[in-house]
Amino acid sequence: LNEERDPACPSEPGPGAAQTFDWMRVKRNPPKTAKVSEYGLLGQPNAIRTNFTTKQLTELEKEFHFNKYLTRARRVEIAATLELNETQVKIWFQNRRMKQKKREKEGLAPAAASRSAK
Amino acid sequence: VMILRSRFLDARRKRRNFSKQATEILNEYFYSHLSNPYPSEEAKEELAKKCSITVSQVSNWFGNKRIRYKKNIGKFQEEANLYAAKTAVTAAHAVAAAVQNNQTNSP
DNA sequence: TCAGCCGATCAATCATAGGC
DNA sequence: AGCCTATGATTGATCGGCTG
Repeated sequence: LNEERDPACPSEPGPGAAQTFDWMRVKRNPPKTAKVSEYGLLGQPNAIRTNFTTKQLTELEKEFHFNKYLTRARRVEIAATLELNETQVKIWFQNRRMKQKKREKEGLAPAAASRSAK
Repeated sequence: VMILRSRFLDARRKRRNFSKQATEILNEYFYSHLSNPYPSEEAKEELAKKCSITVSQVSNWFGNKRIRYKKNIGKFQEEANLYAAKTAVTAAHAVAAAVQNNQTNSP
């Protein structure tokens, strides 16, 4: 598992000579969670992270345990019930599945570790 | 908006800092790969093993490190130089060994 | 051709740990 | 104790690639 690291010391970089690489300039577009409501029709795209309420999370969690995947119809239904767009519900399920997978993985690793460490 | 922080059951509460040794290993990797501090899954597993933490924790560490580093590069300058010097010594040994090996074997 | 999914990551935030 | 900064974890949402 050898690894090729950075130039390290090409010639003689002064103490404060850290470059600015591309990854440091990465900027993501703000959320396009458009939400038309309140304040007349000044419904500008919510350029901020939505904070789900406990009620919404509880319902989403309940639905998830019933079905890991959503059908279009179910998604529309849930979105309407919870006052969220379909995209938010879709994304929530996607993130939830990833979270589930991560848990299962972390839940088995310790077991395997204890078995091999015995 | 009521601060409904009903998230009492948050694992975040019992946070534990990593050992100084683990942080040392992670920083060493980070600064020696500053041009692209994105360890592969395999590299993460290796780091996790060396640091005695989980792969997820390694991912979290790099995620936080990258964001916080670019947020204020100046604040990490001292740390960057510290590890840069540290890895330079290691690199010097590696180069010396390579040269030694190169003179012995000629491909 | 294209919307949904996956995997990784981002970015903001939370809550605690540590230093003074 | 009171405060402020450092840091690990969480999570709604984005990015790029793959696929049915």
